[in-house]
Amino acid sequence: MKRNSRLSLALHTLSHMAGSPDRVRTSSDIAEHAGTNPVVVRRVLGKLREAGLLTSEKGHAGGWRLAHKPQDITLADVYLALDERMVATGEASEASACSVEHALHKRVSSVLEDVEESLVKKLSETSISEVRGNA
Amino acid sequence: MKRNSRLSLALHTLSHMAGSPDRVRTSSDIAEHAGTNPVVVRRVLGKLREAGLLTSEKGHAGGWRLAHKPQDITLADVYLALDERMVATGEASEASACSVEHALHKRVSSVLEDVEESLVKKLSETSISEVRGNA
DNA sequence: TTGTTCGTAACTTTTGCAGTTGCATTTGTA
DNA sequence: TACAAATGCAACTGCAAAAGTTACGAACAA
Repeated sequence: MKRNSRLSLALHTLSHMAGSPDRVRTSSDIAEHAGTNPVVVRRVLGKLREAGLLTSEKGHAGGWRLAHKPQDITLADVYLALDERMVATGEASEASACSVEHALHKRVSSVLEDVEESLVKKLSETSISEVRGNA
Repeated sequence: MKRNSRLSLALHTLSHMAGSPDRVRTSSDIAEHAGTNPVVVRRVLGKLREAGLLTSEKGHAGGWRLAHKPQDITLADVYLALDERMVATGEASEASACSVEHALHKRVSSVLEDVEESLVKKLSETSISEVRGNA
């Protein structure tokens, strides 16, 4: 795959699941559709399960299912579940000895945090069911 | 260095140059201060030169200098000069055969473009001279 | 009890980027 | 003119993060 692949994979998969929420899908099915590997799928969807967006069941007839109605899952939920911020790094800047560096970092961080917040806000305005509706 | 290192290096360097705009600095000086390598510095600053933010001179007493007054160079100028968008990818999504993927991409791209625009707008509100002023 | 599926760990491959080296070119100075 | 100092650039190495792969255990339904 390419860059931002985890988020792409997650959003793509959930958007599909929104289309027929009762259907159970296996990692293999999903992987095949997404052109990737079942283990990769389990890694990514595992994060979504931790966040309570999906449920998974082992064994025969097991697989993945939405934990809520598609209308109740927004793009922001998916984004936040993966815990990879696109914009703000969430801190950690190893206390530079350089005051200019420090001042710069403070200024830039503040901008990035604002932008991150606005990103999440915008993503939260679309549910995974709406995506499909627009196709 | 770490993540986003090119942008960090560029902003850091220009913020310093804003402090004494007439001083010429060599790649080596800059590299030493930033804890990196002269060639890396030239690679990054070269982009800023292409964008008209810096000038460079070869030979004895050569080096790097701001092309404009520090007040006239904003963080957005630096960001845009490097041509690495943090948020919007600027396109290229290999025309998926999957309509859900397509719809999703359209929706997400639109959000990202908005966010990118707002990022640039916020960065443009601070000049490299102001950064230092806040230290 | 057998087969299917997730859960997870360990390893390999790929990829992007920093870092490095080397050399041509330009330019100021002795 | 000769030399040293600086950028410009190309090619290579090294490294780290992520995807991909393999393997196996655990859970569960038929």
